[in-house]
Amino acid sequence: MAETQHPHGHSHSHVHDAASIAERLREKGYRLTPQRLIILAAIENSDEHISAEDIYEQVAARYPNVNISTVYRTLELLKKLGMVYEIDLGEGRIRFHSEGSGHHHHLICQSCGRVIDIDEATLSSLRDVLLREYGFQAELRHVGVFGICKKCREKKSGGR
Amino acid sequence: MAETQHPHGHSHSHVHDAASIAERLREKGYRLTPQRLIILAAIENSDEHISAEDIYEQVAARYPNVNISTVYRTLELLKKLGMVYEIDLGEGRIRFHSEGSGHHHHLICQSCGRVIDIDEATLSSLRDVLLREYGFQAELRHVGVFGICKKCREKKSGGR
DNA sequence: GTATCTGCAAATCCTTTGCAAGTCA
DNA sequence: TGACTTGCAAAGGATTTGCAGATAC
Repeated sequence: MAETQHPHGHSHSHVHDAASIAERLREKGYRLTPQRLIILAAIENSDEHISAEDIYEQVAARYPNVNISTVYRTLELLKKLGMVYEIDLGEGRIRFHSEGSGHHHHLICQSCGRVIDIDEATLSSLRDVLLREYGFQAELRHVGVFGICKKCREKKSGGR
Repeated sequence: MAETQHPHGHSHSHVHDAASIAERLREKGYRLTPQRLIILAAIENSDEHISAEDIYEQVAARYPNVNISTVYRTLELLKKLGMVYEIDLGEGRIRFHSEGSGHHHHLICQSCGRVIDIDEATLSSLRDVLLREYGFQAELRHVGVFGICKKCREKKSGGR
């Protein structure tokens, strides 16, 4: 089963082990299937954000008959249970990550497509403001900010 | 579904009139077609963020034979020229807005779908930090931040 | 045993593309 | 006229759905 890797080496490892997953699913009346466990493991083992297609490939390697619709249905369920989160990097497809994957943010250049990782702390004050002023608990685990990167600004070229 | 609250009722004047549009298109070697004018007008006249489908409907009302592919191609062009901008509210479809529409940001509740508008100033310090520390010019005209809204946090219910 | 899940196939939704005909400059 | 644009139709990719058979409990 899933060996959960935590890139930052936090002491509170294994937020979801097999037992807690089972418990969490069961207490809501859901069943524990191998597909669900493998799918969650794929997400947790991925250091990066992972797409439904990526998950499907990983799962299919061990479980040849799975169907991608099962992946989507399971993702829907895990989202609802708060066990996985979405991030949209503007690629026309959604990516997923679990609680355990490192918190960081991305600057996505709309000109050259470059993705720059930035520090978590850069957005932490924003989270505080949103919570204080709007009572809104922002999901800032993985945020994409669009714009123009330094290099492209220096080029300052354009057009056709 | 998505309940949209819009505190600001600004009616912005048109930054791009027919003459400046024509100029801007021509200087890049593009032609001025009625479709392009109507599409841009639809975006500018929309107080809200407007989807390609919305634009298509508006255009089709006056220009019955337009095809939605023309809308997409024109949007691509106007984006390249910096005359319209995209915003992704996580609906599985992209919305568009022009320079003229008010700058503001959205808190999108992942639980109930509510969209809460927040003030531009809330993110202005973030823009400064990103520019100063990363040389990154963030496109923060219209930003969507995902999370859980106050009401849903109070309910604290879940699943199924 | 039976309600929940899954695989399969087909459908849906949004967006893109090839191509021949139409149009702006 | 001739390059740029469009309409049309068809393709494309991501995600969803109906349904009958399989499975967890």
